[in-house]
Amino acid sequence: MNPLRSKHSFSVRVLTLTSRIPRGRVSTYRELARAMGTKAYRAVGNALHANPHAPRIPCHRVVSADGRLGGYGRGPKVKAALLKREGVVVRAGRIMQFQRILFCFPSRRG
DNA sequence: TATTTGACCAAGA
DNA sequence: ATCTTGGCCAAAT
Repeated sequence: MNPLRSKHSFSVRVLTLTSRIPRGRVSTYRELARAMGTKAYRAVGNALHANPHAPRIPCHRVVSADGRLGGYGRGPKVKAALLKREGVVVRAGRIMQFQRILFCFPSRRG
């Protein structure tokens, strides 16, 4: 199935896309929204907040559009630790080498 | 049905 | 650089 444009609920599309972010990379709330063809940045954050229940979904890899860490249900310390475990360095609340490790979703087809 | 609430964002001051 | 403001939109009230 394709989470872009699909008839799934908004939150399922968000979670599906999030699950595709590779280890050691990050994406952003804005990028997820863009991949789905919407500007619902805040709703993307809400969907991730409501659904961290699935350890299957690496929601710690979704950060703010400006390279800041962004939110996390269990706190920014935990989010930073999970990222560090994958080789992503967070210093002073910012993702190091942000542009370099930023993962963007293919815009059309796959 | 209407209002409120956010793990957001961009532009101003 | 930090803070405020207005805008965004799905979900939960």
